[in-house]
Amino acid sequence: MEKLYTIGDAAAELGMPASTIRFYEKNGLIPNQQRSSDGRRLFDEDDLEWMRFVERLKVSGMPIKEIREYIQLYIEGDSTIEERRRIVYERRAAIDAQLEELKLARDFIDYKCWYYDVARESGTCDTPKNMPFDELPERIQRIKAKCRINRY
Amino acid sequence: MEKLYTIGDAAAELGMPASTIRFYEKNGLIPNQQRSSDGRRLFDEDDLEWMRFVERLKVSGMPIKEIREYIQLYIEGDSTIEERRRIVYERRAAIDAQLEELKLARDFIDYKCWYYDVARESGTCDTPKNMPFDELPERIQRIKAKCRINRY
DNA sequence: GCTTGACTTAAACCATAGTTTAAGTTGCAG
DNA sequence: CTGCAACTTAAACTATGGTTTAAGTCAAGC
Repeated sequence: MEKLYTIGDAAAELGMPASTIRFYEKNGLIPNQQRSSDGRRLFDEDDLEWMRFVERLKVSGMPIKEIREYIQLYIEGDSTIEERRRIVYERRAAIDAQLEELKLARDFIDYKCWYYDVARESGTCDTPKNMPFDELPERIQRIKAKCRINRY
Repeated sequence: MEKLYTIGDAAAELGMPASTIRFYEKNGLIPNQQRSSDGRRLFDEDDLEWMRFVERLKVSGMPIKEIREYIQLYIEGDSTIEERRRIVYERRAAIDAQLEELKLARDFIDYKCWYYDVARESGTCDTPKNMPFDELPERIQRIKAKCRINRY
């Protein structure tokens, strides 16, 4: 009925090496891992979904240790709802902060892209560097103002 | 005329310890660092702006080694415009990819926030877990569809 | 004249997140 | 029978991005 995956299948599905999956399991990032009769790890859709969740947490900058703590709470069941709720709310706030930072970085780099476009066309960085503010494209004006770019 | 900062001032201005600034300089992340007659580092607005740029690159996940390479090219002058342009374009693409990933993570965690709100109110995770798809708030329906959330 | 804040080098140390290696064992498929 | 892919443990190793320490020197301000 339910399709089962070997560690190799799961690795392919998730786009990570099998060694990483073993590492995760050893470090308590995968709850209730099933094994076949001869001891091989078996993954069902729930496991994959769980690991995608773990990937999200990792992407958001949550250290493995904290992910493990969350999983411990998950295993303890409904009595830990309050605490898990706090953790996911905190994590969302952390992601929002990261998004802000990353968007700012994007603007900054975006400006540099424009800068080198202009520099390439004219052959020198002096052109974008010395361009008067009111001759800049509006988008670039906005970025320079927001990112406190004054010189370069 | 131009205000100069000691390493302590610069550290305060940038919100990082002085030891980190020395580490950066030693690793070639600050071009043309001036020194006072007695050998102390001096920072002008250009240096601070440059370091803010370096911070953006770091936020975007660029390793120190590559930042140093970029700076080498910068020092070489206008002959490296083409190569620097390539680097910032690549970096922008990397940031865009990261933003996509992070937004996906945010949606996922956002779903979990809703999940634990519902779980808390009813006292059990079974409530959000077993809620029929068409009874979910539209926002949550969208997230579940997008993030391939089927079970939890 | 002492304290403060700067400076030096080199090496040690830390945490994080894995990867690799060694030296096997096991079971299925061809 | 052979080979492949899985499994085990424990430890070593890698890379990144710093921080800390040692053992000083140096100049300015109070």
